[in-house]
Amino acid sequence: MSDLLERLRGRGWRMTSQRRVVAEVLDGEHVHLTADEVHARAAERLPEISRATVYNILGELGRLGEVVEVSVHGRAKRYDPNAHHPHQHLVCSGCGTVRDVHPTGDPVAALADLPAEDRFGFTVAEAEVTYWGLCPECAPGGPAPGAPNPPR
Amino acid sequence: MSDLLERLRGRGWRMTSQRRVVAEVLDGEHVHLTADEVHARAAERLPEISRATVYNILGELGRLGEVVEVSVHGRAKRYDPNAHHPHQHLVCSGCGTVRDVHPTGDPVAALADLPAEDRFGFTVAEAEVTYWGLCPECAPGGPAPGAPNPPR
DNA sequence: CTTTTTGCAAACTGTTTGCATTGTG
DNA sequence: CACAATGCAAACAGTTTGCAAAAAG
Repeated sequence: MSDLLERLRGRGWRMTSQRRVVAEVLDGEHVHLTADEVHARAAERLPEISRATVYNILGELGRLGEVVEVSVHGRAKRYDPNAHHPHQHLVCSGCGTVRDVHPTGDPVAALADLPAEDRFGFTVAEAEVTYWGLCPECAPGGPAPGAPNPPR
Repeated sequence: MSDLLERLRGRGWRMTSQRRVVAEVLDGEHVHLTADEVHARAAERLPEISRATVYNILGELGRLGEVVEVSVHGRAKRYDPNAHHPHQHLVCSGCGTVRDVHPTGDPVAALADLPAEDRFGFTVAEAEVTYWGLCPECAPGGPAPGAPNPPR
């Protein structure tokens, strides 16, 4: 399961304790963490790690294509370590939680159907599909008694 | 074409000069402006309008469902006045330009195919589809001589 | 005349950057 | 040992907010 470290090593990524810890945090969790959450979890194991370093590492992993940055409106970005399996995101408008869902069709294929002139001359690299809704906790009448979850 | 003002009036929206100007700016342009660009264009006609007011008005129009906020990664949000015709976005990774494209299929329908348990109990309200690529100006070997456009 | 909306400036969040220090290869 | 990565603090962008003054209905 932990092939992230392997892949990074294989790419000749210079390894440091902070890079290892961040990679482990991403790899061990199946959720979509914000930079701050990654920092908090990393700091449990390596207390002196700085927020800036976590941002640097996450940015680099993004550039390497090892994590996907998920922008949730005005909220903090979330980092998705599941970059090697194509999938889509289901985002809760209430609390910002992100879950993976798996494609029922290929969205990029849908774009291929578009007449060239309707693409405004763009070279299209990828399609991002996000479903918006409410998770069970935030749904009115959901598991929580009464009001929606506080957005976090 | 300018039915935005009409609709807002019809909803009993309290009209002020700044609200009118912002609505006119959005309505007259077919592009996707950032808050700052809206402010700049609004200030041409109404020099004393403040940035905060523009933000307030845009936020309110969003809540009213009259404009759609388009989050472009780490960039400033863009505001899409074309909220009443379902469409998707084509975003240039180079310069952030946004263009509308029109659905080849119904993305929400694709979600309906998903088994309930794969939706994690979410109530799904809408699907957002974004295509990422490079516009002609930013494409290598494109119209511009040499390098990609400066991201703006 | 009451209630909303504005403008200003200051607060705020999330993120990036400059630079001396540290640590890896 | 050279050079890249870190930590810190400060800068930064975009956006939101508190409050007194102005304007709408």
